Amino acid sequence: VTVRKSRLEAAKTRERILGAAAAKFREHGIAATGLADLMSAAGLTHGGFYRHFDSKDQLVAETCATTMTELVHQISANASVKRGPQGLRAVVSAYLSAEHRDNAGGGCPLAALGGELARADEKTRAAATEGCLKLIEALAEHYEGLSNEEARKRAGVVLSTMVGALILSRVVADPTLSDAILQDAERAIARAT
Amino acid sequence: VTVRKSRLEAAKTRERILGAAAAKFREHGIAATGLADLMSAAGLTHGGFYRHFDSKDQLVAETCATTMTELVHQISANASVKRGPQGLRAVVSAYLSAEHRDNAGGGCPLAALGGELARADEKTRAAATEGCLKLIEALAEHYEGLSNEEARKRAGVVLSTMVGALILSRVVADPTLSDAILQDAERAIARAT
DNA sequence: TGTACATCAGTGAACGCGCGTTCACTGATGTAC
DNA sequence: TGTACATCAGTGAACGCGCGTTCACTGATGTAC
Repeated sequence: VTVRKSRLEAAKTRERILGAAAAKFREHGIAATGLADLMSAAGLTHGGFYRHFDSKDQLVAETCATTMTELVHQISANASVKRGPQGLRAVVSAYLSAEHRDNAGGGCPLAALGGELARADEKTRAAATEGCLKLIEALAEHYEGLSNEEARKRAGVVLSTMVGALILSRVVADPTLSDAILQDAERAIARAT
Repeated sequence: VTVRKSRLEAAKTRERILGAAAAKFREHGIAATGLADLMSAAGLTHGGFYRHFDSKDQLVAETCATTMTELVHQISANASVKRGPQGLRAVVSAYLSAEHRDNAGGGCPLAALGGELARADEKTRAAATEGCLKLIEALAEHYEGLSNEEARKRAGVVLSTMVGALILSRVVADPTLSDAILQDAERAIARAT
């Protein structure tokens, strides 16, 4: 019982696979996510995967690119609504929220997959690198009255603190400590802004 | 050609397996490291593993505990040599060095395995949690003239920034950006100390 | 101290299983005339 | 516009492979007398 889908539907299928990968990779890790899991999450059987992607590595690279771009867009969008310190605080507050911590599948790929991305292939790391650069630029837009260079430096440190705090808050099993890590990081960034 | 080893030698073998695991897990990730790899790195065949550990999960938990303890000791040892802001700067400088970035196998387990530890079993996360608490305390010892609570808050933020910066510096494929992330984080922490 | 026996560290083959990937096949979609 | 044919999205079985784990076996170590 097989039916060839139209090109439009096939393109949607590809997007569904990418979406499932984006969620599963960030939830369970790249190595721990099998293609069969992924495809059934997308409502397909595993054999069809290779009509859309050359390999798991290619899917990883594309997923890294799209999730990083999504994150950049979230931050850029916020930057056009609230400018300056208030805008930065809003971004940081959302990033360091309990909701983000508890929703790794829809959150920051750097925090969810940092270690695995560091060991990933060239294309994946290139996508991650470009995403990092854009993230830093998007954060830097909130610093007014500073040179571009200085703004980017501060933005980089803010990104480091955010990623580190989110990871630690997920590693730690004690909910009180986990909350404290997020709040203390958020306040420290707000104070320095 | 098999030879039963004395209990002393068996204990050394156990340590060798733990040491190999500590290095391989941090280099390649937990999921990506097979027991056969591990055992041959320890100079044994894979079948002997279960004379020393109940399961891979148990090995992971023990490895997490020992590597976290090692990290805490490094920082505590430093704290007893150089106290105060200078001591903290020395710790941060070593942590955020290019050497540490390029030697994941001998470095911080939180940075190398953060994402995987967050998804690990209860015992592993308990070891990681205790390690985090002790790390924060060890860092907090360097803050003079502050309440314990305030010192621990600042130490937690410093830890978040260090872990985040090290991870980002490893993810990023551009060496210039990677170096900048480390240096900017180090300087920001030094400035706030 | 010497002897007989139980223990158990380590070997290497084997277990079932899920992995990424390939393939023959189906039949609606898309194309050429 | 209608017909004939090629394309190709998706299925489901199969591939070799490495995984974590188990097991029968070996023989030096450790123990009991």
